[in-house]
Amino acid sequence: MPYTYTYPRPALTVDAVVFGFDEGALKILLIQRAHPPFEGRWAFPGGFVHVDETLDQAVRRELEEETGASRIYLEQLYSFGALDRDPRERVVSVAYYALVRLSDYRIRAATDARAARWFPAAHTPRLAFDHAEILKVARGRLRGKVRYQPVGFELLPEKFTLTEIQHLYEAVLESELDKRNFRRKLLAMGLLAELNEYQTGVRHRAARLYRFDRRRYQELTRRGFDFEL
Amino acid sequence: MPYTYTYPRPALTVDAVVFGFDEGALKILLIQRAHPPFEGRWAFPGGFVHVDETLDQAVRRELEEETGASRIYLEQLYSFGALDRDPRERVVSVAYYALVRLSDYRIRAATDARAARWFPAAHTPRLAFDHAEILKVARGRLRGKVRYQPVGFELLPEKFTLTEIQHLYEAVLESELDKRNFRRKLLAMGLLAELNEYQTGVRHRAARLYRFDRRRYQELTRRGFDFEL
DNA sequence: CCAAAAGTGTTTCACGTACACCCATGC
DNA sequence: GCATGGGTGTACGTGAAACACTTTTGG
Repeated sequence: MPYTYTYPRPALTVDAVVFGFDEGALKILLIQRAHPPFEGRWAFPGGFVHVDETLDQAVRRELEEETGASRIYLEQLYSFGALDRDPRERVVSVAYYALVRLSDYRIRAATDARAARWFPAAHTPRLAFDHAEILKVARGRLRGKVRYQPVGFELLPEKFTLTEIQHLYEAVLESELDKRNFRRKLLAMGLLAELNEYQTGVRHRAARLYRFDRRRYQELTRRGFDFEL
Repeated sequence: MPYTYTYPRPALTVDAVVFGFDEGALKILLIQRAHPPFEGRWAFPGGFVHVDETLDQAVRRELEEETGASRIYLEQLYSFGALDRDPRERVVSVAYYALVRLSDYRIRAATDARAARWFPAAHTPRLAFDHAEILKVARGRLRGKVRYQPVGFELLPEKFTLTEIQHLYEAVLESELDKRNFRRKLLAMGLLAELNEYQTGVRHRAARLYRFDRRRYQELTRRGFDFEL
């Protein structure tokens, strides 16, 4: 059933830069394209926005379809509208970035058998479309965000060690941090609940586990508290 | 000549929140709608994105058409995609915000005789569509931006006094600032060129005029300098 | 006992913040 | 001469940054 308009319309898509954190490095989820254009190249999960769904709904649908992931942190990034970003026709894409707990579940490949894989954010294969630019914007945004909003925890397992979160910050900020200063400042905010549990399976002294205290954060935020690291 | 697609497509528009600064207050430019829906209500300048123009080009074209303003500071804000934001059909809008030197030129009404007027950003009439929400996002973004990027100068005349820029910051941040501390910090950055010119036409001691030194800013930025107020 | 990472305090310095009075000018 | 805003300096306290050694555990 065709749809007709008085003036030509750009196609509208959404794309998602999905970040994960694993083995001390920031990762992103890519899907290998099975068809032209850019056949064989890697690209972000994404697709067309249906007329009866919001932009957010469109991204969540695509992520669910292509990765099986739901209930993830999602934020709109930027809309890309260069004329030649898709060689087939005019396509405007609203890009999002997502943060997932890589530890919680392994991303499964989509049903249509396209390969889905995690790559280090710093070393990806050549990307399709303008996705290299989108990635750059996404990394910059995450770098900014992580400093004044407690979004880093979205990338960590429920229980984590202070060293793990420090490594996460170092990966996102692309700089080394001082262990003592980092811990002092983080703990001083009072957002971490100290657990009576410790790492297991390590061949050195086991580190204490912590949990991010969401309620406490909301409480403090209501009182005008500003997260800042 | 009609255009036909296999699947229905949302319409794509751009809208611009145009900020100005005058009489010590932050202003925004609104246009009174001449036709339904929301006939008579005020709204941001904006319109459909043509298939052969980028998003930025679309905003600039609309601003030029509706206000006569070109060469203004422009930045993409957010894309709004709620299902019912336009009662006629599904419309996704990419919102921008713009900063103009209200002092440089008076905005003229559009050729089609719709009224264009400046309103205090804090006290607007009821807005059409979801423009009240867009305005809220725009003000928040400007508030954040102004603290770590020297965009405030886009709103001021070429030559300005320290008190003027302080009032601008107070209007944007919605808080009072200490005169001595503000001046010290601003001058310490070395981004202002002190002119040997003074205010005229005031009935008190005339204040010295300054100019924002763009070259200096670019030079410092290249060396890793971070603007912060 | 060795390797590996956990955990812990103090000093220094820069910067943010609070605060009040005299000066220059136009009318 | 008076009203109006312009212009200026200091003291204090907080927080960022730099920095090294002991402890615990598993193998």
